[in-house]
Formats: sequence, C-alpha cells, structure tokens
Amino acid sequence: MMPTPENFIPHPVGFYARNTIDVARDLLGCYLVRNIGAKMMAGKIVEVEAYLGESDPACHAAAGKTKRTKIFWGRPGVAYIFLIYGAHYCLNVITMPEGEAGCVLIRALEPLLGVEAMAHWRSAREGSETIANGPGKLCRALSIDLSLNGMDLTSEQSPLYIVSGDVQSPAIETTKRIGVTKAPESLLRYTIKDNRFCSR
DNA sequence: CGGGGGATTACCT
DNA sequence: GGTAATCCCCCGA
Repeated sequence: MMPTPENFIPHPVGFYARNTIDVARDLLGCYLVRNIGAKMMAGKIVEVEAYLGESDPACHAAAGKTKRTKIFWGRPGVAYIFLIYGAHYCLNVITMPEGEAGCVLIRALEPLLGVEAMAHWRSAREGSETIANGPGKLCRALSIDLSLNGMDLTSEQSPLYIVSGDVQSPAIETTKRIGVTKAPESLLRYTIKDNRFCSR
C-alpha cells in the first residue's frame, strides 16, 4: 500500500541514530521527498550503500574530522552531500548517535511523484527507469546540490526529507559497493530485489 | 599555493 | 569496454 502526500510521515531522529547497516536496509522502500516552491517530487528508495564511519576506509569519515567531514559526528538524520568528479553530487544521510560517524548513500530511486519535473531537471526524454538510477542522476533529477548539505531530512518543513514508505518490507539483495577503490569487497550495498529502477 | 584524489556519468569505438 | 570531463576538498610545502 503506497502512502499519499497527505500521509507522508518523516522518520524521527531516532530512526537514524542507530547502526548504519540497519538504517540502510530500513531505508529501502521509504520515500525521498523534494519540494521546490509548491512543486513536489518524490521517489521510492530502491538502492543504498552503508558507510561505516572511521573504521571503514571507503567512508569519508575515515580521514578524521575536517571541515567537510565534521558533519559525520553531528546530528543524525541530516543530509551529507558532496561533489564527485567535479560533475555529480551524491546524497547521503548521516547515521549513528551524535558523536559517532556513519552514513547511508542513496543510490537510486523509483520515481513516483513529479516524474515530468525530474525528467526536466535531467534533460531526459528516456523512460523513468533511468531518470534516477544512480547517485548522481537522482541528485540531478531532484535538483539537489551543495546548497542542501546539512539539511534536516526529518522535517516536512525541509525542502528535502524522507518519509516512511511501503507497509510491507521488501526482499533485499546484498552486494559489493559500486565504484569504491577502498574496501571494495565489503558487502554493504543493498537493493530491493528485482527492482527495475536500480543502477546496473 | 599547487597537485592529486574521487562513492559518476555519458559518449565513444 | 574504455575514457574524458571537471572541481571541491585536503594535504604538504
């Protein structure tokens, strides 16, 4: 059963103040909501990756606290956004209780609301399956950039937030993370099994 | 202040 | 399958 915008309920901070792997798996099937003025876009989260903080070489937090990474040790449930290859943004959610580091990378969405707007931002006339099937593509589709870094994803007042999704929890497939050069063998990528909107 | 790294994507053969 | 594009961030000097 799919929620409608009237029933969009953001997760409380406590949802994110937990073990990163649990949060990652629980985010599958939830909805990412983007408001620009009166326009709403939303998509179901179908692919994520867990980054386990200081002990995970692939996690930016492994470099220690810097201007860019100090957000990891701050309040959970906020957006961590960075620019990669000078061209694409990646959207993460900060996890773990305050004082501990971790995040979940949102890697793909199944477009649900405002699909035409997403196609517009992407300058894509293709089918909806490829509009947001990658971390850079979904940021482009939802017009997400560094100006949203640090945004609270637990509030409906935010231009970007996450809400509870499908009532039934999905079957989950576990694989290696994509594209990472450090710790490439770790099985920390989670997808909704057989969902056509995942990357690859 | 210069240089290299990077969790990607699109477009080429 | 291979690779160029492109820039913020971090580090070392």
